[in-house]
Amino acid sequence: MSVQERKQRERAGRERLIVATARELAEQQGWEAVTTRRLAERIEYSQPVLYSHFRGKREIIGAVALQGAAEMAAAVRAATAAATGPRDRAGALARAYLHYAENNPAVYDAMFHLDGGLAFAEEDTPEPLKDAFAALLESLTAVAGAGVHPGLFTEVFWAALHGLATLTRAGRLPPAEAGRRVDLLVDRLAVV
Amino acid sequence: MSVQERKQRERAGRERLIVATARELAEQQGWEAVTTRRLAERIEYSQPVLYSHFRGKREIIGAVALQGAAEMAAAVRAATAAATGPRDRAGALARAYLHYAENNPAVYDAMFHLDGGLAFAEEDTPEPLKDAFAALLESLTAVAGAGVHPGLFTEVFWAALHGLATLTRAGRLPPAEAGRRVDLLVDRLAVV
DNA sequence: CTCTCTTGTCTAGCAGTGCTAGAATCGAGT
DNA sequence: ACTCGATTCTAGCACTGCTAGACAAGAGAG
Repeated sequence: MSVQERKQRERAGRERLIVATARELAEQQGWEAVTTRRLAERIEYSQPVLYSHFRGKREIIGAVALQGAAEMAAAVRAATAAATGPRDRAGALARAYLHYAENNPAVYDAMFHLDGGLAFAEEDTPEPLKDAFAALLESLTAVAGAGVHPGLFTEVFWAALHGLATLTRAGRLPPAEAGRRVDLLVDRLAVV
Repeated sequence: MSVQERKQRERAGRERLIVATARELAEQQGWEAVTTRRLAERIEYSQPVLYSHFRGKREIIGAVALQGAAEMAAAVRAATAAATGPRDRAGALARAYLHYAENNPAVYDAMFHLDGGLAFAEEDTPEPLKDAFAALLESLTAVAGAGVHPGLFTEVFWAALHGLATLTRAGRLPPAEAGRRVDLLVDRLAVV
């Protein structure tokens, strides 16, 4: 019995290693450098073992995305907890979101730009994704404004943050004024 | 002399054909289906011909992106011209933008998600891109609000639209409420 | 009208990708 | 110590973007 348990533990450990290595490699050299061969070499196994853990590269990206969603939710919650007043909380949330996106570009890409084969806004949406949205919702409901559905407001707020994160990182927006953009956004969107 | 001119004309025509075919193929089956072989087959030439017009696949994507930027600028200008009052213009702009993104997903991807090798927000930004931003700026300056730099406001507004377009298309936001999201966004961002 | 020589195009191939069938090896249980 | 099932690897497929070098077409000279 304990032999099987040990094997299972080792398997789980190796799975974590794969995800962590993929993430690390992507963060260092970009996702285009994350090939099955390179990944296999880094974890010191042959390529086929990757496929005994994941259906394919998509699923590995998806695993990184889920990890990122959980981290981001935690980061957002930590930032908002330290803020006082609903408006401050919205500002802290926005900054935390953009901060995470900026400091983990590969993970952010896994979540939103690449195809990780994850379902969204549907029944079978993975828990970490739902929870990340919930983390936004918690702090934004208070500033949605009267008569505005909090979920809808959160979606709009999130989309705006996502747009800023994406365009800034892609070099579409000059990074210099990033702070003032967030301020303006929060100032306009968040109602008393 | 006229022989060279004819050849140049034919070359230019074929270049347009390549871009149009790439766009068509991407719109029909997604960009992952746009391979150099398939593209070459569709234009009834061999692959190397593509490389006598473009440096590589990136540049072809870039050409589609530029085309899209010009079209989008035109669409936005047409929509805002028909609107009365600054606020209405902002709303019309937002709807036109999202409408274009929704109806030309592959072109939108070429502009923002894929690497077309285009420079942004820099000295050597291609003219169509600058002009597309200018088209937004023209109609949004009036609703930026007192003391707010119009360029900065346009960037924020644009980012929000981009976020909505991207997340909606990626299935991250339920498409049903799309209209209400735009209304909310414009309502909050655009100041009298 | 023929020949040459540039220009343009194609065939064939490289190195890389994600993924997999079947051989080889390891190690747990008898 | 040995067997036999589970695990891992080697080798290979079909595809990708891209390119060197063979080939053909057609303009200009005689």
